[in-house]
Amino acid sequence: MHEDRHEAVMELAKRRGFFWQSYEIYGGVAGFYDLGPLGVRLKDKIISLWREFFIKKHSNIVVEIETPIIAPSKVFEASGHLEHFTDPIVECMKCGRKFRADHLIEEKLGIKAEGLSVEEMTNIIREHDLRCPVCGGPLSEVKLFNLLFKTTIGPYSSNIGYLRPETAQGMFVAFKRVYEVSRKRLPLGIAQIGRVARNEISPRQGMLRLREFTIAEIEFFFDPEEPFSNDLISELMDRLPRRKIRVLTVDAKKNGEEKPFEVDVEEAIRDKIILTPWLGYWMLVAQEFMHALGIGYSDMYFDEKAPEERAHYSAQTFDQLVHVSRYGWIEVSGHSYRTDYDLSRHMKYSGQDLRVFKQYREPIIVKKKQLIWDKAWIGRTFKSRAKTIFEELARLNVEEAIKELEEKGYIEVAGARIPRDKITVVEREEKITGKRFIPHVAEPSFGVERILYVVLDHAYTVKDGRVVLRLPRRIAPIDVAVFPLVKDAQIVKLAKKLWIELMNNGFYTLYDEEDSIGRRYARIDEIGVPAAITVDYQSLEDSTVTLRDRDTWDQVRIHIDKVVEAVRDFINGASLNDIGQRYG
RNA sequence: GCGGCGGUCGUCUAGCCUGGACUAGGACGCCGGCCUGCCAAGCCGGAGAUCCCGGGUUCAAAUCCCGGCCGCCGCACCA
Repeated sequence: MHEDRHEAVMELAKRRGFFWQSYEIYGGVAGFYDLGPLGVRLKDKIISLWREFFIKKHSNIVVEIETPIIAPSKVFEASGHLEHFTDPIVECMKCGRKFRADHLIEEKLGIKAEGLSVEEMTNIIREHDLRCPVCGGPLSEVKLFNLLFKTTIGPYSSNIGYLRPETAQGMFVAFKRVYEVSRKRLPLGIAQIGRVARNEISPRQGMLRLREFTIAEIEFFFDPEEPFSNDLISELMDRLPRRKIRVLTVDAKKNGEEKPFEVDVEEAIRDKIILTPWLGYWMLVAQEFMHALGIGYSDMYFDEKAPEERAHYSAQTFDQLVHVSRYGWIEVSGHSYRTDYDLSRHMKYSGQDLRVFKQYREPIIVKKKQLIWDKAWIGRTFKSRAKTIFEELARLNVEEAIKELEEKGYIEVAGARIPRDKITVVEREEKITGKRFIPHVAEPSFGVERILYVVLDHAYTVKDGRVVLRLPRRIAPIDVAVFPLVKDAQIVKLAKKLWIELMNNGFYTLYDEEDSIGRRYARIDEIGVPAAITVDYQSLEDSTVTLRDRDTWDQVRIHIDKVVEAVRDFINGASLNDIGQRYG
């Protein structure tokens, strides 16, 4: 057998065609994996289940979009990724250690190095003969390292584009339009499932750290003044079987705690353990989602990231960790409170107003004092300076101006004195029907390939020396196999008929007549086919076939006219007994 | 990127230290045929490996040396 389950899973994945390293015939490239026939199906079913949990069941508040993988550099300037992913690095030529060049210069020489160019930093290092702080060896030139993949858009080399490192920016950039087509409602979740690329320095750990992978995430926009969106969250929570999650908070870690503890999400929100309600709600959904994929509640928890561990946009982040055989606890999803960071940045960089308008139930009437100045007089008196004076007047704080007027008898702006009699103070009623604000964002974000690996790791079991992949029935790459017990012409004919019928009814099927029946069962157990239909001699007499359960190896007889219904019920979770009673 | 270990049929591996009888062996899997009345049975036949890539040493390299690529582990990095 294999040394550990990880090895067994990787071997199985390669041998049966779930996934393998890309570009094998050229020696392979680290951080890239191909998905094989079974892998594609499994991934597709995982994504379908994600859609069901996060989109379908929330179709009143979540919509899905698709945006490009390549974005112009402006987008990542705005998002902060260009700035935050470009680290100036120097390498010790003797011991090979790498250091942040700007940090090293500031630390050792006390010179502010932030924002300096690569050449400037290299010069400073050369001038001061800065050496490796560990071994004293000479340092290389300063190089920039950015995890964004760079490309050009069109034939002009100056038109730089980047491959997105997260799908999120697509939702932020398109927010205004999606909000519009969603009839301007908050809360609004914008979901996207798509490929992203991160130029990792040294990816390892198989499927767990890829340079190109699939993210499924939601940017969930809400009104920060109504973080509970009235009672919507509690209504949604009522549908969930569990209110509790296991968490390990930063505070608990500071107190030396290493084990997660259980909290009621609503209480955690009230106690400010979770900073904003929607973040907590989506964590609960994430927990149910992973549970549906076959992960036990005790095999997962949420780990709060310390400020220095968080992304630049995040006010709070919880990683959803799942336990796997070799690597221990690994992250399958991240839950970040992104506040209004992204929309604010895109407002600034694009010049577009990305705020939403909130109408008050009742308009608010405010009495407001206003200054009216004699434009004709100012124009005549100050001529060319008048324009500046008008601008300055418009900018004045009304209350302060009135005070100045009363105390001095004039207002001085832009070096010009405007006397009392040229200014009128009026009081007006203003009707305020609502206000504009930037929505806040809670983001649940999943790494699909990681989930795929985690699911395989948890499904892998050995029964009587045989591998049985106990995938949840709904996500198995192949739903049902059809076997003739022996290669008898009549039995084969009937089996093939049933096989075609199942295929025509929307199932992923497999037909096999080679080798002994036991070996065929073993072959499908290994790839997790949940149901097997076997046609035998009795089938020819009484028109029944057997339905075999992958996990128990038990069988029931069902009528051949009911095979499609029986398999459908079985895939949807019915027990073998019920199937036997219903369709026997 | 550094250090350690490794890379041989589809998969897992033997051989490598001690170079030559290796036409690279085995198991499982795969393909064809036979057999088979329900859980990896058996029989017959077959295909499948430029021994990761490149260079060097040698009369001779899977085997020794150098470089590269890839993998695993540790360090560093990890929005």
